[in-house]
Amino acid sequence: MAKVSFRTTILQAREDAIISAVNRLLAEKGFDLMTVDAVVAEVGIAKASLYKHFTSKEELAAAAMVRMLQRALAEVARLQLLPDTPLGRLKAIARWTMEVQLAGEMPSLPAQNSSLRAALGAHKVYMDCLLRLSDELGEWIAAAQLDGSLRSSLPPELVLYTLFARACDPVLGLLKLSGQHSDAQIIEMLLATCFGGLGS
Amino acid sequence: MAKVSFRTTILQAREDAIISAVNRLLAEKGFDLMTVDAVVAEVGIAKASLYKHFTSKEELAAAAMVRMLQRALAEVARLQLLPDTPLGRLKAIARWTMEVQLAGEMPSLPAQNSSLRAALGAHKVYMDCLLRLSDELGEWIAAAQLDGSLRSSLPPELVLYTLFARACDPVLGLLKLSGQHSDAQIIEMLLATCFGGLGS
DNA sequence: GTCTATAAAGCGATAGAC
DNA sequence: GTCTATCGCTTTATAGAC
Repeated sequence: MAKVSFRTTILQAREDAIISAVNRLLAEKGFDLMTVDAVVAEVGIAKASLYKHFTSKEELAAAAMVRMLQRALAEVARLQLLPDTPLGRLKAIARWTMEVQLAGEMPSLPAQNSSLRAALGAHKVYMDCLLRLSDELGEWIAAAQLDGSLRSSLPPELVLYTLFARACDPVLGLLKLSGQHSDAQIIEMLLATCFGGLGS
Repeated sequence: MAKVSFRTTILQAREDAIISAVNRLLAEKGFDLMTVDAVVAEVGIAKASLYKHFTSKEELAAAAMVRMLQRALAEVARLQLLPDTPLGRLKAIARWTMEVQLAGEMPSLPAQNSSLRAALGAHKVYMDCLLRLSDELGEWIAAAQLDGSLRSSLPPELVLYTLFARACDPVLGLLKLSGQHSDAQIIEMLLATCFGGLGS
């Protein structure tokens, strides 16, 4: 029993290492340019070994996305406990999302790759996490529209998508590349434009 | 002379057809998933023939981007002639950008592909068009900040990037996929959030 | 300049020994 | 389960005939 448990722990640790490498490579290169060879090179295992844990490249990406969604769900739960308004919570989760992206830890999946989209859509755990996160944020959005702090004329769906899009906003990367602002400044400015708009 | 001119016209037309196919495939699949085989299949020529016109896949993408930038510059010039405020012009060009994207005509280039980035950065005509467009929009931005219709606290750079990002905003595609709004509604809502923000 | 045919390389995935 | 070695396929790019 103890031996099995130890063994399981080792395997779990290896899978975690694989997912971490996938997450980093997805953030750096994206799905199409990430190669399985690069993943195994970073983890230090053979390619055939990796395929004992994950059956395809798509499933690798799904595993990384699941872990990130779980991180997001944990952050949502944490914010839920803090005293704040619904709008304040929405801003906080948007800030968190951009912080993760600026830290180079946000895996980016192309919306166009059809084989990947099909695999993700059929991935039960991924879809479950995604729906749970959407539901949690949906409640905050509804509350914020009810208390008048969020435009009631906008479909909640649009607000949700706009928040999700903060995870892949190219403006973050461009501003960081220009080197004229700190990460904190970039986030505050983008929060201002996201919730307050460009106009005066 | 007439014969040469005719011949030139034919070649020009073929190149136009190639660029149109590239533009469409870039909009549909993106750079990484667009294959040269698909391009030549759509145009109806042999691959070796295509490589007589363009020396690489990257140069194909650059040509498509140049044509789109020239379309944008033409739209800017058109808007310049209409009576409008600087802010109105900025909104108009953002609307035009989203219309092109919704029409499936906006080529999307991944910001992560390094070989493509290098090729674009070294492409004189592309860089010239990009800088000219940035300059034109920069003047509108400066004027709008001066007359108080655009937040003066935001760096003009951020405003420019935010406008460029309308060309690849995933929210458009997601809203269109949901099928609950017309194209015109989607654009008006996204214009509202872009310039007015999510908050009340 | 256009074609057919193919070279050259990269990639996802697997076979089979241990 | 992990490894080495390799398969099978796709893709970019080119050679050479016409």
